[in-house]
Amino acid sequence: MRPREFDHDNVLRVAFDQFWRKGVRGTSLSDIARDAGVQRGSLYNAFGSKEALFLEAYERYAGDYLLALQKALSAGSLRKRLTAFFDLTITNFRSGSPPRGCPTTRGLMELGAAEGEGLDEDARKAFASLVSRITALVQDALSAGAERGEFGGNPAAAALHIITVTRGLAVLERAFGDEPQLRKIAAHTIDLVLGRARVNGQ
Amino acid sequence: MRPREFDHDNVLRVAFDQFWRKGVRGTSLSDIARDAGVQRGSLYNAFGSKEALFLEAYERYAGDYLLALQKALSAGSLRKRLTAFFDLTITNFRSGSPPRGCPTTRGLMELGAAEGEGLDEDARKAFASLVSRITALVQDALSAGAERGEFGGNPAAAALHIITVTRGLAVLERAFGDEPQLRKIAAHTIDLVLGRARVNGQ
DNA sequence: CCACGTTCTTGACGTCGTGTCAAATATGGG
DNA sequence: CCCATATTTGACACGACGTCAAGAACGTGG
Repeated sequence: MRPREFDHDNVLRVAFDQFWRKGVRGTSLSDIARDAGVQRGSLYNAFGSKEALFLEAYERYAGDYLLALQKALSAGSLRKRLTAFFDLTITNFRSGSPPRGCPTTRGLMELGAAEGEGLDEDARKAFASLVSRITALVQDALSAGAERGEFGGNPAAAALHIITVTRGLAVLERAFGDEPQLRKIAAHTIDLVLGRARVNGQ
Repeated sequence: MRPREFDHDNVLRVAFDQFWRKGVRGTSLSDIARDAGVQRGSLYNAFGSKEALFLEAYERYAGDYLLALQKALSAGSLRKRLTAFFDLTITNFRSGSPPRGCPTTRGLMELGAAEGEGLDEDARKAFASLVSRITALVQDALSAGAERGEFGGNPAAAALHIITVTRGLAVLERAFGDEPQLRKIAAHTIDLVLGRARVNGQ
């Protein structure tokens, strides 16, 4: 058994950074190999393919991201928790310069293509799983809020609505990149869901 | 002046069909050239690059799509118009087998990349323009509804919210492909915007 | 302590896609 | 009728993906 000469974790970090900035199709294994100080062939040996490498790097990111969301969704009033949730979401895909967008949404639209050819399906499932898990987190927060009388609607439907809005924000971010507007939409959504939109005006 | 030997419009149709099914990066000019019965070099001569060809084909689609939306948004009560709007939206990206998704969202996430390198910027503007124009249409419908007492909120904010939801639906469609659920979210959004969500239960 | 198998590494290869170029070709205006 | 102009065509250079066989490094068992 010959031991690995490179740091598996470091490769994942370097790879995900590139994928996030340039997209999966826009990133070449040569780029990653160069930046990570690894031979291209070694990447194929260790991960199998570019998509598999992306998937592993993405799972790593998804775990961290989910933990951060969970934390944001567990402090203070329902309104505060939802605000923190949207804040973290928007801050995440406005990070970097230029902003790198939402990796989940970008990856999903790039790999969750219609003409499924093998590994794309695994990728689609990974994305779908993260989206589902986030939805569940939001739903829990709403359910807790319902018990405390902070929210009077259907938690499942509202959670689904909220996750839909976050995905929409990820798309609009690409189109306009106008962060204040994204935050306005988020605030409006919170108001709508909590039933105060028409009271607050704007 | 030697005349073109191919039908410019037909090439755009063939190209957009491929782009829609397989994405821009997933479609090769050889594919398009073969299907359209044109030499690859002629495409470069006529359009300049793959992205430019996509852009021209997309503009063509966008015009048609905008007209259809406009029509859907001009018949009956506000609720009926919004229902028709969402229906057209969802039907559009559930079309084809397998469903091809929303070309605007797919194209935007694919080409509206962060590391802008020239033509990507034009593409981003084209997508942003369509999104803006759709938002304006929805806003007009809401304003008209406000005058008739069908809607009591802020048309601009509500229109932005609605377009955000449609973009989110385009993303969720890729993740789950569960059309009934998409339609539920759409119905819920209409209820929310019209201020009936908590009355209707669900 | 050393040989051997197992795993990793390395570089070469085949294939495909993009974009460029020059030569060949077809047209219509002067 | 001829020539400027635009299009077509095939060849080319380049980069990326993925495969493969040969070489290198390790540790395990004799």
